[in-house]
Amino acid sequence: MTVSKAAPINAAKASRPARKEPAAAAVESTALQLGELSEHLGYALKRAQLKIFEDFLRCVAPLQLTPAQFSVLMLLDKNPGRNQTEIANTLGILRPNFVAMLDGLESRDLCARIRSTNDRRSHILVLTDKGRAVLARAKKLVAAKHEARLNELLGPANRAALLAMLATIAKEF
Amino acid sequence: MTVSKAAPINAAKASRPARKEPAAAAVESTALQLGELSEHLGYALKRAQLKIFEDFLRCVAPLQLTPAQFSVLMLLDKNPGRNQTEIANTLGILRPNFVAMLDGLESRDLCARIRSTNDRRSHILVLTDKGRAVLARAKKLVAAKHEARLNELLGPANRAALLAMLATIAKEF
DNA sequence: GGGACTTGATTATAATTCATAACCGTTATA
DNA sequence: TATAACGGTTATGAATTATAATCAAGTCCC
Repeated sequence: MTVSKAAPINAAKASRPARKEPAAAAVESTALQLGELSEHLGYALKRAQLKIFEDFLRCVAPLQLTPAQFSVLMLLDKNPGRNQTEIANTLGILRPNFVAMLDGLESRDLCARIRSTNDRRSHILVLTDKGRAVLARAKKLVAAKHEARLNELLGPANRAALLAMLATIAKEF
Repeated sequence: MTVSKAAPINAAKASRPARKEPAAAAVESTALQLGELSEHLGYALKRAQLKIFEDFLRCVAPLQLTPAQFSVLMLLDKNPGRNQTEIANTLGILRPNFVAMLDGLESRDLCARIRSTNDRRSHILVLTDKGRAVLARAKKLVAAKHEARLNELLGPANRAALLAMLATIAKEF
Protein backbone atom coordinates (compact mmCIF):
# COMPACT_ATOMS: atom_id res chain seq x y z
CA MET A 1 0.00 0.00 0.00
CA THR A 2 2.68 2.43 0.93
CA VAL A 3 3.19 3.18 4.47
CA SER A 4 6.85 3.48 5.26
CA LYS A 5 8.30 3.59 8.71
CA ALA A 6 8.20 7.37 8.69
CA ALA A 7 5.62 8.62 11.10
CA PRO A 8 2.54 9.97 9.37
CA ILE A 9 3.04 13.31 10.95
CA ASN A 10 -0.20 14.90 10.11
CA ALA A 11 -0.41 17.30 12.95
CA ALA A 12 -2.10 20.28 11.44
CA LYS A 13 0.85 22.43 12.25
CA ALA A 14 -0.40 23.94 15.50
CA SER A 15 -2.98 26.59 14.87
CA ARG A 16 -1.20 29.73 13.82
CA PRO A 17 -3.18 33.01 13.96
CA ALA A 18 -4.28 32.69 10.37
CA ARG A 19 -3.05 32.51 6.81
CA LYS A 20 -3.75 34.36 3.68
CA GLU A 21 -6.54 32.50 1.95
CA PRO A 22 -7.85 33.19 -1.54
CA ALA A 23 -10.87 35.01 -0.28
CA ALA A 24 -13.90 32.85 0.41
CA ALA A 25 -14.20 30.95 3.68
CA ALA A 26 -10.67 30.03 4.64
CA VAL A 27 -10.16 26.26 4.48
CA GLU A 28 -7.75 26.28 7.42
CA SER A 29 -5.84 23.24 6.13
CA THR A 30 -7.30 20.47 8.24
CA ALA A 31 -6.24 16.86 8.50
CA LEU A 32 -6.64 14.72 5.43
CA GLN A 33 -9.42 12.21 5.01
CA LEU A 34 -8.44 8.61 4.50
CA GLY A 35 -11.92 7.86 3.25
CA GLU A 36 -12.55 4.37 2.01
CA LEU A 37 -8.88 3.61 2.32
CA SER A 38 -9.41 2.86 5.98
CA GLU A 39 -11.84 0.15 4.96
CA HIS A 40 -9.22 -1.69 2.98
CA LEU A 41 -7.68 -4.51 4.91
CA GLY A 42 -4.36 -4.32 3.10
CA TYR A 43 -3.84 -0.76 4.17
CA ALA A 44 -4.69 -1.39 7.79
CA LEU A 45 -2.62 -4.55 7.78
CA LYS A 46 0.47 -2.85 6.49
CA ARG A 47 0.26 0.03 8.91
CA ALA A 48 -0.32 -2.26 11.85
CA GLN A 49 2.52 -4.50 10.77
CA LEU A 50 4.95 -1.59 10.64
CA LYS A 51 3.93 -0.47 14.09
CA ILE A 52 4.30 -3.94 15.50
CA PHE A 53 7.73 -4.45 13.99
CA GLU A 54 8.82 -1.05 15.20
CA ASP A 55 7.78 -1.91 18.72
CA PHE A 56 9.35 -5.33 18.49
CA LEU A 57 12.64 -3.73 17.52
CA ARG A 58 12.42 -1.36 20.44
CA CYS A 59 11.59 -4.06 22.95
CA VAL A 60 14.36 -6.34 21.89
CA ALA A 61 16.86 -3.59 21.12
CA PRO A 62 19.26 -4.55 23.93
CA LEU A 63 19.75 -7.89 22.19
CA GLN A 64 20.11 -6.43 18.72
CA LEU A 65 17.72 -8.85 17.08
CA THR A 66 15.49 -8.15 14.13
CA PRO A 67 12.15 -9.89 13.83
CA ALA A 68 13.62 -12.04 11.08
CA GLN A 69 16.57 -13.08 13.20
CA PHE A 70 14.31 -13.79 16.11
CA SER A 71 12.16 -16.03 13.97
CA VAL A 72 15.20 -17.97 12.84
CA LEU A 73 16.41 -18.53 16.38
CA MET A 74 12.94 -19.62 17.43
CA LEU A 75 12.78 -22.09 14.61
CA LEU A 76 16.22 -23.49 15.27
CA ASP A 77 15.37 -23.98 18.89
CA LYS A 78 12.19 -25.83 18.08
CA ASN A 79 13.68 -27.79 15.18
CA PRO A 80 17.23 -28.83 15.90
CA GLY A 81 19.09 -30.79 13.27
CA ARG A 82 17.50 -29.18 10.23
CA ASN A 83 19.45 -27.78 7.34
CA GLN A 84 19.45 -24.33 5.81
CA THR A 85 16.97 -25.05 3.09
CA GLU A 86 14.40 -26.42 5.49
CA ILE A 87 14.67 -23.48 7.85
CA ALA A 88 14.70 -20.91 5.09
CA ASN A 89 11.73 -22.47 3.33
CA THR A 90 9.48 -22.62 6.33
CA LEU A 91 10.18 -18.97 7.02
CA GLY A 92 9.71 -17.96 3.42
CA ILE A 93 13.29 -16.83 3.07
CA LEU A 94 14.97 -17.48 -0.25
CA ARG A 95 18.01 -19.67 0.17
CA PRO A 96 20.48 -17.24 -1.36
CA ASN A 97 19.34 -14.53 1.02
CA PHE A 98 19.54 -16.83 3.97
CA VAL A 99 23.28 -17.21 3.56
CA ALA A 100 24.15 -13.69 4.61
CA MET A 101 21.63 -13.82 7.38
CA LEU A 102 23.20 -16.94 8.82
CA ASP A 103 26.65 -15.45 8.40
CA GLY A 104 25.49 -12.67 10.66
CA LEU A 105 24.07 -14.93 13.32
CA GLU A 106 27.01 -17.30 13.16
CA SER A 107 29.55 -14.48 13.43
CA ARG A 108 27.80 -13.43 16.62
CA ASP A 109 28.05 -16.99 17.83
CA LEU A 110 24.31 -17.38 18.11
CA CYS A 111 24.13 -20.42 15.89
CA ALA A 112 26.43 -22.69 13.96
CA ARG A 113 26.49 -24.58 10.70
CA ILE A 114 27.53 -28.18 11.07
CA ARG A 115 28.36 -30.21 8.02
CA SER A 116 26.01 -33.16 8.02
CA THR A 117 27.65 -36.56 8.08
CA ASN A 118 24.72 -38.13 6.26
CA ASP A 119 24.71 -35.68 3.43
CA ARG A 120 27.90 -33.73 3.25
CA ARG A 121 26.32 -31.10 1.06
CA SER A 122 23.99 -29.83 3.73
CA HIS A 123 24.57 -27.73 6.79
CA ILE A 124 22.77 -28.70 9.94
CA LEU A 125 21.89 -25.64 11.94
CA VAL A 126 22.11 -25.53 15.69
CA LEU A 127 21.78 -22.90 18.34
CA THR A 128 24.89 -22.29 20.36
CA ASP A 129 24.66 -21.93 24.12
CA LYS A 130 24.89 -18.22 23.64
CA GLY A 131 22.18 -18.43 21.02
CA ARG A 132 19.92 -20.24 23.44
CA ALA A 133 20.65 -17.69 26.12
CA VAL A 134 19.97 -14.75 23.84
CA LEU A 135 16.80 -16.35 22.58
CA ALA A 136 15.61 -16.92 26.12
CA ARG A 137 16.21 -13.30 26.99
CA ALA A 138 14.55 -12.19 23.77
CA LYS A 139 11.48 -14.27 24.50
CA LYS A 140 11.22 -12.74 27.93
CA LEU A 141 11.54 -9.22 26.59
CA VAL A 142 9.01 -9.83 23.86
CA ALA A 143 6.54 -11.43 26.22
CA ALA A 144 6.96 -8.87 28.96
CA LYS A 145 7.03 -5.73 26.86
CA HIS A 146 5.78 -6.36 23.38
CA GLU A 147 3.02 -8.93 23.59
CA ALA A 148 1.97 -7.68 26.98
CA ARG A 149 1.36 -4.27 25.54
CA LEU A 150 -0.76 -5.77 22.84
CA ASN A 151 -2.77 -7.71 25.35
CA GLU A 152 -3.33 -4.52 27.22
CA LEU A 153 -4.45 -2.69 24.12
CA LEU A 154 -6.77 -5.34 22.72
CA GLY A 155 -7.54 -7.61 25.60
CA PRO A 156 -6.50 -11.26 25.62
CA ALA A 157 -9.60 -12.52 23.86
CA ASN A 158 -9.38 -10.04 21.04
CA ARG A 159 -5.69 -10.60 20.70
CA ALA A 160 -6.30 -14.31 20.29
CA ALA A 161 -9.05 -13.70 17.77
CA LEU A 162 -6.79 -11.39 15.82
CA LEU A 163 -4.02 -13.94 15.79
CA ALA A 164 -6.38 -16.65 14.63
CA MET A 165 -7.69 -14.56 11.76
CA LEU A 166 -4.25 -13.57 10.63
CA ALA A 167 -3.18 -17.19 10.68
CA THR A 168 -6.23 -18.10 8.65
CA ILE A 169 -5.38 -15.50 6.05
CA ALA A 170 -1.77 -16.58 5.90
CA LYS A 171 -2.78 -20.19 5.48
CA GLU A 172 -5.85 -20.11 3.29
CA PHE A 173 -5.63 -17.01 1.27
CA MET B 1 10.28 -11.40 11.17
CA THR B 2 11.31 -12.67 7.82
CA VAL B 3 8.73 -13.99 5.57
CA SER B 4 9.51 -13.16 1.99
CA LYS B 5 7.12 -13.58 -0.86
CA ALA B 6 8.55 -17.01 -1.61
CA ALA B 7 6.07 -19.70 -0.79
CA PRO B 8 6.99 -21.73 2.28
CA ILE B 9 7.08 -24.88 0.25
CA ASN B 10 7.34 -27.41 2.96
CA ALA B 11 5.84 -30.34 1.14
CA ALA B 12 7.66 -33.33 2.53
CA LYS B 13 8.92 -34.33 -0.87
CA ALA B 14 6.34 -36.99 -1.83
CA SER B 15 7.01 -40.27 -0.10
CA ARG B 16 9.75 -42.09 -1.94
CA PRO B 17 10.25 -45.82 -1.10
CA ALA B 18 12.73 -45.10 1.63
CA ARG B 19 16.05 -43.53 2.41
CA LYS B 20 19.12 -44.52 4.25
CA GLU B 21 18.75 -43.36 7.81
CA PRO B 22 21.46 -43.41 10.45
CA ALA B 23 20.13 -46.52 12.12
CA ALA B 24 17.66 -45.90 14.92
CA ALA B 25 14.05 -45.17 14.15
CA ALA B 26 14.15 -43.21 10.91
CA VAL B 27 13.00 -39.64 11.46
CA GLU B 28 11.38 -39.48 8.01
CA SER B 29 11.94 -35.74 7.70
CA THR B 30 8.56 -34.38 8.66
CA ALA B 31 7.28 -30.82 8.47
CA LEU B 32 8.91 -28.30 10.76
CA GLN B 33 7.27 -27.00 13.90
CA LEU B 34 6.67 -23.30 14.15
CA GLY B 35 6.19 -23.67 17.86
CA GLU B 36 5.67 -20.48 19.81
CA LEU B 37 6.41 -18.48 16.72
CA SER B 38 2.83 -18.91 15.63
CA GLU B 39 1.78 -17.19 18.83
CA HIS B 40 3.68 -14.06 17.94
CA LEU B 41 1.51 -11.43 16.41
CA GLY B 42 4.29 -9.88 14.38
CA TYR B 43 4.96 -13.12 12.60
CA ALA B 44 1.32 -13.76 11.77
CA LEU B 45 0.85 -10.16 10.78
CA LYS B 46 3.71 -10.17 8.34
CA ARG B 47 2.68 -13.40 6.69
CA ALA B 48 -0.91 -12.28 6.37
CA GLN B 49 0.17 -8.94 4.98
CA LEU B 50 2.26 -10.56 2.28
CA LYS B 51 -0.60 -12.79 1.26
CA ILE B 52 -3.00 -9.88 1.13
CA PHE B 53 -0.69 -7.73 -0.96
CA GLU B 54 -0.04 -10.63 -3.29
CA ASP B 55 -3.74 -11.10 -3.83
CA PHE B 56 -4.28 -7.38 -4.22
CA LEU B 57 -1.68 -7.31 -6.95
CA ARG B 58 -3.33 -10.19 -8.74
CA CYS B 59 -6.81 -8.71 -8.51
CA VAL B 60 -5.80 -5.34 -9.82
CA ALA B 61 -3.20 -6.61 -12.27
CA PRO B 62 -5.10 -5.49 -15.37
CA LEU B 63 -4.72 -1.93 -14.16
CA GLN B 64 -1.07 -2.25 -13.21
CA LEU B 65 -1.47 -0.65 -9.82
CA THR B 66 0.52 -1.44 -6.72
CA PRO B 67 -1.09 -1.14 -3.31
CA ALA B 68 0.96 2.00 -2.76
CA GLN B 69 -0.19 3.59 -5.99
CA PHE B 70 -3.75 2.65 -5.23
CA SER B 71 -3.54 4.31 -1.85
CA VAL B 72 -2.23 7.49 -3.43
CA LEU B 73 -5.04 7.63 -5.97
CA MET B 74 -7.59 6.99 -3.25
CA LEU B 75 -6.18 9.81 -1.17
CA LEU B 76 -6.04 12.24 -4.06
CA ASP B 77 -9.63 11.48 -4.90
CA LYS B 78 -10.78 12.12 -1.38
CA ASN B 79 -8.52 15.11 -0.78
CA PRO B 80 -8.23 17.26 -3.87
CA GLY B 81 -6.08 20.36 -3.73
CA ARG B 82 -3.43 19.00 -1.38
CA ASN B 83 0.26 19.18 -2.00
CA GLN B 84 2.87 16.45 -2.18
CA THR B 85 4.05 16.76 1.38
CA GLU B 86 0.56 16.43 2.77
CA ILE B 87 -0.25 13.37 0.72
CA ALA B 88 3.10 11.71 1.33
CA ASN B 89 2.94 12.35 5.06
CA THR B 90 -0.48 10.91 5.61
CA LEU B 91 0.56 7.78 3.77
CA GLY B 92 3.85 7.54 5.62
CA ILE B 93 5.85 7.99 2.44
CA LEU B 94 9.03 9.99 2.71
CA ARG B 95 8.95 13.02 0.49
CA PRO B 96 12.05 12.15 -1.49
CA ASN B 97 10.62 8.74 -2.30
CA PHE B 98 7.31 10.23 -3.28
CA VAL B 99 8.86 12.12 -6.16
CA ALA B 100 9.60 9.08 -8.30
CA MET B 101 6.28 7.57 -7.40
CA LEU B 102 4.43 10.64 -8.60
CA ASP B 103 6.58 10.77 -11.72
CA GLY B 104 5.28 7.32 -12.51
CA LEU B 105 1.66 8.16 -11.94
CA GLU B 106 1.94 11.45 -13.79
CA SER B 107 3.69 9.87 -16.77
CA ARG B 108 0.74 7.50 -17.04
CA ASP B 109 -1.56 10.49 -16.91
CA LEU B 110 -3.28 9.31 -13.76
CA CYS B 111 -2.60 12.46 -11.81
CA ALA B 112 -1.00 15.84 -12.31
CA ARG B 113 1.10 18.31 -10.36
CA ILE B 114 -0.18 21.86 -10.51
CA ARG B 115 1.93 24.69 -9.25
CA SER B 116 -0.02 26.43 -6.53
CA THR B 117 -0.74 30.10 -7.08
CA ASN B 118 -0.82 30.75 -3.35
CA ASP B 119 2.52 29.21 -2.63
CA ARG B 120 4.58 28.78 -5.72
CA ARG B 121 6.82 26.26 -4.03
CA SER B 122 4.16 23.64 -3.64
CA HIS B 123 2.57 21.28 -6.11
CA ILE B 124 -1.13 20.71 -5.81
CA LEU B 125 -2.00 17.17 -6.77
CA VAL B 126 -5.08 16.29 -8.74
CA LEU B 127 -6.45 13.17 -10.35
CA THR B 128 -6.85 13.37 -14.08
CA ASP B 129 -10.00 12.07 -15.73
CA LYS B 130 -8.09 8.97 -16.63
CA GLY B 131 -6.90 8.71 -13.06
CA ARG B 132 -10.45 8.87 -11.80
CA ALA B 133 -11.52 6.25 -14.31
CA VAL B 134 -8.69 3.90 -13.42
CA LEU B 135 -9.37 4.39 -9.73
CA ALA B 136 -13.02 3.58 -10.23
CA ARG B 137 -12.15 0.37 -12.04
CA ALA B 138 -9.59 -0.50 -9.41
CA LYS B 139 -12.08 -0.02 -6.62
CA LYS B 140 -14.52 -2.29 -8.39
CA LEU B 141 -11.91 -4.99 -8.90
CA VAL B 142 -10.72 -4.78 -5.33
CA ALA B 143 -14.22 -4.89 -3.94
CA ALA B 144 -15.42 -7.67 -6.21
CA LYS B 145 -12.40 -9.92 -6.06
CA HIS B 146 -10.13 -9.02 -3.22
CA GLU B 147 -12.26 -7.86 -0.34
CA ALA B 148 -15.06 -10.20 -1.34
CA ARG B 149 -12.73 -13.13 -0.98
CA LEU B 150 -11.77 -11.97 2.46
CA ASN B 151 -15.36 -11.63 3.46
CA GLU B 152 -15.92 -15.14 2.30
CA LEU B 153 -12.99 -16.45 4.25
CA LEU B 154 -13.64 -14.65 7.51
CA GLY B 155 -17.25 -13.63 7.38
CA PRO B 156 -18.29 -9.96 7.38
CA ALA B 157 -18.39 -9.61 11.14
CA ASN B 158 -14.95 -11.07 11.67
CA ARG B 159 -13.57 -9.06 8.82
CA ALA B 160 -14.88 -5.90 10.43
CA ALA B 161 -13.47 -6.89 13.79
CA LEU B 162 -10.11 -7.61 12.23
CA LEU B 163 -10.07 -4.26 10.51
CA ALA B 164 -10.98 -2.49 13.71
CA MET B 165 -8.21 -4.17 15.67
CA LEU B 166 -5.63 -3.43 13.02
CA ALA B 167 -6.70 0.18 12.96
CA THR B 168 -6.41 0.30 16.72
CA ILE B 169 -2.90 -1.05 16.60
CA ALA B 170 -1.89 1.33 13.84
CA LYS B 171 -3.29 4.25 15.78
CA GLU B 172 -2.51 3.54 19.40
CA PHE B 173 0.52 1.38 19.42
C1' DG C 1 31.85 -48.07 -12.34
C1' DG C 2 30.64 -44.01 -14.86
C1' DG C 3 27.75 -40.57 -16.99
C1' DA C 4 23.37 -37.86 -16.40
C1' DC C 5 20.69 -35.71 -13.27
C1' DT C 6 19.32 -33.65 -8.86
C1' DT C 7 20.13 -31.23 -4.64
C1' DG C 8 22.22 -27.98 -0.84
C1' DA C 9 24.85 -24.09 -0.30
C1' DT C 10 26.83 -20.36 -2.29
C1' DT C 11 28.06 -16.32 -5.35
C1' DA C 12 26.89 -12.67 -8.24
C1' DT C 13 23.71 -9.52 -9.44
C1' DA C 14 19.55 -6.83 -10.18
C1' DA C 15 15.19 -4.61 -8.76
C1' DT C 16 12.59 -2.55 -5.10
C1' DT C 17 11.96 -0.38 -0.99
C1' DC C 18 13.29 2.61 2.65
C1' DA C 19 16.16 6.27 4.61
C1' DT C 20 19.32 10.63 5.05
C1' DA C 21 21.68 14.70 3.65
C1' DA C 22 22.12 18.46 0.67
C1' DC C 23 20.26 21.74 -2.69
C1' DC C 24 17.16 25.28 -5.07
C1' DG C 25 13.62 28.35 -5.31
C1' DT C 26 10.01 30.45 -2.64
C1' DT C 27 7.86 32.15 1.43
C1' DA C 28 7.74 33.85 6.19
C1' DT C 29 9.90 36.48 9.78
C1' DA C 30 12.91 39.26 12.57
C1' DT D 1 16.61 43.13 3.72
C1' DA D 2 18.97 39.31 5.85
C1' DT D 3 17.86 34.90 7.92
C1' DA D 4 15.33 31.14 8.69
C1' DA D 5 11.85 27.81 7.31
C1' DC D 6 9.46 25.22 3.86
C1' DG D 7 8.18 22.39 -0.53
C1' DG D 8 10.08 19.80 -3.91
C1' DT D 9 13.96 17.67 -5.75
C1' DT D 10 18.48 15.23 -6.40
C1' DA D 11 21.92 12.17 -5.01
C1' DT D 12 23.00 8.45 -2.55
C1' DG D 13 23.22 4.55 0.58
C1' DA D 14 21.37 0.60 3.23
C1' DA D 15 18.20 -3.14 3.43
C1' DT D 16 15.10 -6.29 1.42
C1' DT D 17 13.63 -9.33 -2.18
C1' DA D 18 14.37 -11.90 -6.37
C1' DT D 19 16.82 -14.77 -10.27
C1' DA D 20 20.47 -17.18 -12.60
C1' DA D 21 24.69 -19.58 -12.38
C1' DT D 22 28.32 -22.25 -9.99
C1' DC D 23 30.32 -26.01 -7.13
C1' DA D 24 30.44 -29.97 -4.55
C1' DA D 25 28.02 -33.99 -3.13
C1' DG D 26 24.49 -37.19 -3.63
C1' DT D 27 21.16 -40.24 -6.50
C1' DC D 28 19.81 -42.87 -10.54
C1' DC D 29 20.35 -46.08 -13.96
C1' DC D 30 22.49 -48.54 -17.68
